[in-house]
Amino acid sequence: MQDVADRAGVSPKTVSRVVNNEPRVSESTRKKIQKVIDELSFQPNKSAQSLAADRSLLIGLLYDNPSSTYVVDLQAGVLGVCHKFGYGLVIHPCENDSPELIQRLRELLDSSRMDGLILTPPMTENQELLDFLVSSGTPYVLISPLDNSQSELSVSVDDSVITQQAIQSLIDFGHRRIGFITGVRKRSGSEMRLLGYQQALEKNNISYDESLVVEGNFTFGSGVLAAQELLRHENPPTAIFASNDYMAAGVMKAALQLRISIPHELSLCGFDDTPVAGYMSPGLTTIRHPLERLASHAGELLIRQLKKHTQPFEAETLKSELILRGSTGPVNNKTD
Amino acid sequence: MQDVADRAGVSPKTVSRVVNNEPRVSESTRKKIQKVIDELSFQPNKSAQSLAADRSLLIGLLYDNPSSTYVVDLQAGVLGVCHKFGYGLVIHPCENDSPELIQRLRELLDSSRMDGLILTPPMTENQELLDFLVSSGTPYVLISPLDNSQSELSVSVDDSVITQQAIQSLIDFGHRRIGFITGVRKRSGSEMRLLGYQQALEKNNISYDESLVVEGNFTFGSGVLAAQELLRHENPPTAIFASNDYMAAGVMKAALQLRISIPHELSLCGFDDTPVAGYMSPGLTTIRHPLERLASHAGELLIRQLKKHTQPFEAETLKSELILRGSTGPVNNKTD
DNA sequence: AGAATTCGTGACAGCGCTGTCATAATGCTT
DNA sequence: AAGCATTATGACAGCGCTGTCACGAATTCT
Repeated sequence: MQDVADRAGVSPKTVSRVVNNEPRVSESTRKKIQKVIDELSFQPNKSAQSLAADRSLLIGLLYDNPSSTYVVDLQAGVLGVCHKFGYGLVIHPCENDSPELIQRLRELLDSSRMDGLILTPPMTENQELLDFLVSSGTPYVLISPLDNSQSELSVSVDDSVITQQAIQSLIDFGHRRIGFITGVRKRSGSEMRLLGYQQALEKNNISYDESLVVEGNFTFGSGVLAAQELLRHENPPTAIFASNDYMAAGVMKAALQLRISIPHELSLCGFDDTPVAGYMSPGLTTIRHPLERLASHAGELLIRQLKKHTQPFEAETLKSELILRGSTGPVNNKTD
Repeated sequence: MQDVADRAGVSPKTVSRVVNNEPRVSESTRKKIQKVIDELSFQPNKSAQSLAADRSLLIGLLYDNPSSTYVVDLQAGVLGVCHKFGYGLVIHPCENDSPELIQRLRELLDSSRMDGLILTPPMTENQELLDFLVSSGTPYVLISPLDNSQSELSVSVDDSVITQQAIQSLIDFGHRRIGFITGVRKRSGSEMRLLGYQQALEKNNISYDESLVVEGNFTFGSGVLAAQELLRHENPPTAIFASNDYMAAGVMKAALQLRISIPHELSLCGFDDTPVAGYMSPGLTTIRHPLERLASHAGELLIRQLKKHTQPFEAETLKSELILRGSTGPVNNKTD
């Protein structure tokens, strides 16, 4: 940095100002310094920056999600903005239910001194955790929290809207009795998805039949069980919406066991568009989320909170997308 | 640290020695200092350590793998050792084929100043990359390289051994004509798997029929194509080994299309034990790797290279495991 | 026009630790 | 017992940057 300063004929402090794009630097000197920086491809020393400014230039990403694609997509999104703003990413897989969660996090914060955190469900609902963060003064941003009233602090897509759309597509295929397998009920997404289901029914004047709604827990096994319950119903549904792909895979297995053909006798719709969805036979109609962009928004939101000198950030609206594959089709079309 | 030093009645430097477990500290003072450290739960400031000692305490993990489970398992393994040794992890998804790979990595090294790297296939075979690392003096460790002659620098499991075992299990079921779908041929694992296949045949005096070996590229689609080729063979195999689960899923799809029942008419074995394997119907017989431990070994190997004061590390031998599920069974058992 | 403010810049200290070297204390040799 | 090697510890500087404050110049205000 001294070197840059010398070549530009200014003091190191002024170079520092340019690097951190602080205000109070005249355009001319800023340009001059920037030129020298580019020429020398000068990279400020992160450790020194951290030490002097007492901030780690690190943000943490907390997740507890069994779906590795989900995790990897999130990471990709956050990594992108981190790189853009010169931050580092500390990934932290954790167990939301573990009593040691807070302790672990405290250790992590002590050792890595992250400047802020990004939380994903189910941590977004962990009040104890949130309280801890507030009390320790750690800034954070939530991805898809149940309560996104504090929109300053969270980014999310509306699961209810896209679910409604998916159910509508089933209805358009002629289905009237549509089974619904929920996720873990207290999780943010779960309730919104159920809501979308109900809204779609209402819009089409189909009465809500509680016996067609079965609780699952996002696992393959719970999908199998839920499907068995639904398919042995005295008046079984002609279509099933599962609140994630793994449970949908479970439904597929159950259907196979019961010799029910998909999509001829039963239409099936999943949620998340994991790779599994494409690999199943038939391919699974499902919903794809803009996870990576969601994560990058969260990252940007967080970093802008942390940096002092940044332009405001206008977020684009993010939408999920219905992916139609072979597992859904017209009702009652028994070609079997 | 000053605080610790005061309470222990020593100089900061001596505390530093204990923290970095340098030699030349008497047992008694070491204990005394350690006690104070524990009492105050003192955590050295990473930035200051980095700055003063000119090392970042960061290691990088480079991967270019479409399987997110693979990636997440690796991360978990490396994170474990990182935590153990007080290192941070920088994850870096990259594209091995990209011409900018080196440039990107150079930027990353410039900005994050990682002390060492862990490379995974296919980067392990990227000579240009390795040369760059050597020339830039960056220590690295390879996971599952094609050429693991420099065992100091790599950790791996022997794919040929476990493949041989899997093929043997098919042979034990009575299969004699076993189709083999390779991965991308130049990738390390691919060749070893094929070798295991050949060894198993040889051991059982089954002649090697080249027309039963079809090249795939690790994708679902290539699995479908390869399976179609094999199943339309004039003398089709009664079992197929696919070099990963995604291709196995492709085989399953192709079989379904051709109305060939698994496992009754065709046994199918995958490789990697991705979640898909469990979610398919029937469940996919496959091979599980000790990926996480492989990664943690790699991390430990790397970190011990970096630290000056560590005990030598005696690695346990790691073995893959054959997971038997419903997709393999006795030959020719047409219950259809 | 003079006072009050804002702007652009630099001097300087110090963030919390570790490398280097000096020094004192101990053990070992002959 | 004197001399030498080794061990245990501390003093000190400085890693590369940024926060604070000071100061003159430019601008705005009354």
